[in-house]
Amino acid sequence: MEQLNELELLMEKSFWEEAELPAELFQKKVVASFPRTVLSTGMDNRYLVLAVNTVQNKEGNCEKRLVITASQSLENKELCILRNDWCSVPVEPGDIIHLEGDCTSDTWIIDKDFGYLILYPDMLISGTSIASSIRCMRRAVLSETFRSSDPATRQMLIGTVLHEVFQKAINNSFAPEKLQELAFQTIQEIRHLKEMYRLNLSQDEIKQEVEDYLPSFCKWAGDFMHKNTSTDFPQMQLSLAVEQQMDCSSVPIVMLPKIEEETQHLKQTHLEYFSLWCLMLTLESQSKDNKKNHQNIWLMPASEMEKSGSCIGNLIRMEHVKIVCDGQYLHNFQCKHGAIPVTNLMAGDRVIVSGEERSLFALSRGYVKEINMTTVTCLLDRNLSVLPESTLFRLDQEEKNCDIDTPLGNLSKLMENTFVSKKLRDLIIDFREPQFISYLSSVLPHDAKDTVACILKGLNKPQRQAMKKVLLSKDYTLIVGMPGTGKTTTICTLVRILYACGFSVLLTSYTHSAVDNILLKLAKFKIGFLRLGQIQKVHPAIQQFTEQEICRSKSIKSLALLEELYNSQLIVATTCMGINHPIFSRKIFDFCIVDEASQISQPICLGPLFFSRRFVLVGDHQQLPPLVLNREARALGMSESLFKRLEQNKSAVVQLTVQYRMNSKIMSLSNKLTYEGKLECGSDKVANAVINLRHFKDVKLELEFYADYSDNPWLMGVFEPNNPVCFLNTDKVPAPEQVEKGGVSNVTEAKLIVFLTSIFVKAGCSPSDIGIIAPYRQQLKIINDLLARSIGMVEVNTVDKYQGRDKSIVLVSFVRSNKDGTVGELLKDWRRLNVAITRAKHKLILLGCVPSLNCYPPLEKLLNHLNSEKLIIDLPSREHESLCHILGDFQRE
DNA sequence: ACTCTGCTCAGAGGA
Repeated sequence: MEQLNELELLMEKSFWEEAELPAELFQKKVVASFPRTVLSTGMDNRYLVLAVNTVQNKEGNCEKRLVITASQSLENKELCILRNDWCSVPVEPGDIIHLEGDCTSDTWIIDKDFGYLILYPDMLISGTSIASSIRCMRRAVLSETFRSSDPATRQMLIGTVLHEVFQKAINNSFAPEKLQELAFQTIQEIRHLKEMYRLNLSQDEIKQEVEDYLPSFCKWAGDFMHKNTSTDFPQMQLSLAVEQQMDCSSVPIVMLPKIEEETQHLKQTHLEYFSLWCLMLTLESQSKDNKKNHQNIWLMPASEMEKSGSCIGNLIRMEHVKIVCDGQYLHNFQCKHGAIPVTNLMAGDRVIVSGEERSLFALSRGYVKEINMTTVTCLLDRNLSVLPESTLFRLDQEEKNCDIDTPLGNLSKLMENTFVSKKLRDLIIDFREPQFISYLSSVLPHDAKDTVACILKGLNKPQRQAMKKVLLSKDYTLIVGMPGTGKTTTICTLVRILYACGFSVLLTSYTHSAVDNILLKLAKFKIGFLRLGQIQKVHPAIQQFTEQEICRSKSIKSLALLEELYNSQLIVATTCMGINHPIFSRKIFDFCIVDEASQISQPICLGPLFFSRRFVLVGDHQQLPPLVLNREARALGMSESLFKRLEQNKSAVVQLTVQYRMNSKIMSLSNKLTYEGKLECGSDKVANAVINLRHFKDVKLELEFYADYSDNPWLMGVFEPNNPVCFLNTDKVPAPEQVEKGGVSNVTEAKLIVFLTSIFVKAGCSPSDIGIIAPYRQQLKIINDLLARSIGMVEVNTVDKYQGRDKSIVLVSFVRSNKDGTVGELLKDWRRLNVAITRAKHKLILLGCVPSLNCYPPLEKLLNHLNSEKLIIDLPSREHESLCHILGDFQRE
């Protein structure tokens, strides 16, 4: 009762004080720091701190009194009293806390004898970071931020190996012979061999040094194991040198000379580039972080999480655990109640395995190797067969690590005082004019001339120019690959030529699939290459060339064999994020080729460039730029790719203008909208190609019967093979959009699209030749649901996803249609529109509401052109309804 | 106002 009064008193007091603080500010802090925290009581309690008061209690000691709540409405307040050392916890209003201990009459008492308070319970920080912050808070933060700045050393490798041997010995034996054996085993593991390669250390050296420590392991085991030694431990002296906390965030004066010294090789422009990108990357990672909700994995039961599709619960382990090697265990799981539920989990996804029981949280992590209706096969880093067979497991998709580490690492590397970084700074930040040599004869080895000439024969003129420019370059070349101009073939040919000349090549791209597309072509020419990266992400036909597969098949256990593998290859291929591989610490390539370069953000694109003398960026800045979520970062210029930035140096640019995809009518749209007439067809065959519909005559007859085909200009506009382009205006139908939380959609457009698709299929078009494109995911969902009833196999995807690919027939649903002139972001980008209209080879059908779309400048330009060509046709009122009947009639036959 | 792909991890030692 006394406590209750105290609470009331405190609340009264503190709330009046609190009221003077702007409530908005408090709310902002809560939303910004803890966007997804669901307040609750019980085992996983999460309290919001409303007020903090430091008071003297009756004994004259200091205590902190927190007014806290676990209810979302912020009513039902409780009191938490922190005594003794707990008083120093820097808890503030707006913080989230977890409490352990007793709560009586809505009051928690946490003191030296009982209870715990955990500040920010859903934030994960490593033990190392905490420990290092004791000496210097700034250092701890910086080394968390710039993770790659701490280079690997011999001492670290020895330390890691010794730790591992020690851990193995704990489960095994500390007998000298056994330790010897374990040590020998450990230094043969591929990951340690890779580290030795990175550090240029010999296996014997490492073995010798590791062995020197083994006797002390024996001694330790003799002294401390299997004895009751609780009182025998030597007294350890703890001495802490704690850096004085600074009042302000600025740098201490004593540091200034050091900073000056470390940055004297940098110009002002370099420092500005560095801080701008740091800022943009930080903003962007905050936007990404806000979308994550990692705490669900420990706060939400599997049955709840399953609904999101990123979790599978109630799993039991089947059969034996197959030991692939140390640290890789193949597990089979099945659902206790039968089939695997509907899930987003796919082969290659990273997962965390926990027990359904809370005490078995995060037992192991690894990859999904295979998933089907009944079984999930996972490659895990721990062997779970030590647990009882009846253990129920859950599988959670690991939250994607929104990678700020790699770009920040690359950015700081760009600032280093090395030859490579200086050259890149000159070229990239200061726009130094790229240099070229004058004569091919000085780069072409004599014996390669015939081979190169022969390869060049198969190319068109701009492609040959591109090859020549690359060979002559001393710094970089930019290849603009307009839609359908055969970028992949061009890169493949370039690699063949460089290979023939004896140059070493690093081949990278943004996505795994783009890397593999080039390699699939390359494989036909018997060019040896090494594909780096997770084997599960690699195309099956390429997997035999991955490091993991080669090491397995050749059972590589010595450094000499590994070095042989790394040195025998001229071509190394990986994604531009996969540059942490040890091979890059020892090798310098003659050329680095970056595919999809216009879609990669600058600090990511930089990564592979550090390891080559010259580079080639291939892309098209008239297509989609790197995606940036954060509005502020976007406004600061974060979506400018390196390709776009360097494109102003025209002397380095070659344009591939001859395209083999679109017929001339389709091509002309993009020529009008973006390329100013530069695009041309590769041949008459390409220019005149039209769709071939085997059963078109029959379908036409039926349409004549049900819908007066020849009196219906819009049907002819859509279906006649000789009309490759057609815009259907839905204004009169009408077809209004729906705006929901999940995105924008348009059911009427979806129905029309599905009708048209089914007629094309009926007329003999293979569903895999048809592509349906919409700017919004929500629209894809609706179209997919409608299609599922009739035709599968038709690929429905966003504009962004269709970049780089094509289909014979493409139907585009523009979705936006409203009277109030509301305009979305997506269609404002003319590059997105350019991609959408350049995917079709033979037939392009555009569907949308003309008056609404005219509010978007890029679309207005396109529509004006289409209008002048008489390619816009109005759909009659309520047409989608009559079409449904027609479709019904068709299907009844 | 809704578009997207990458990536072990934490702590191995030194100061």
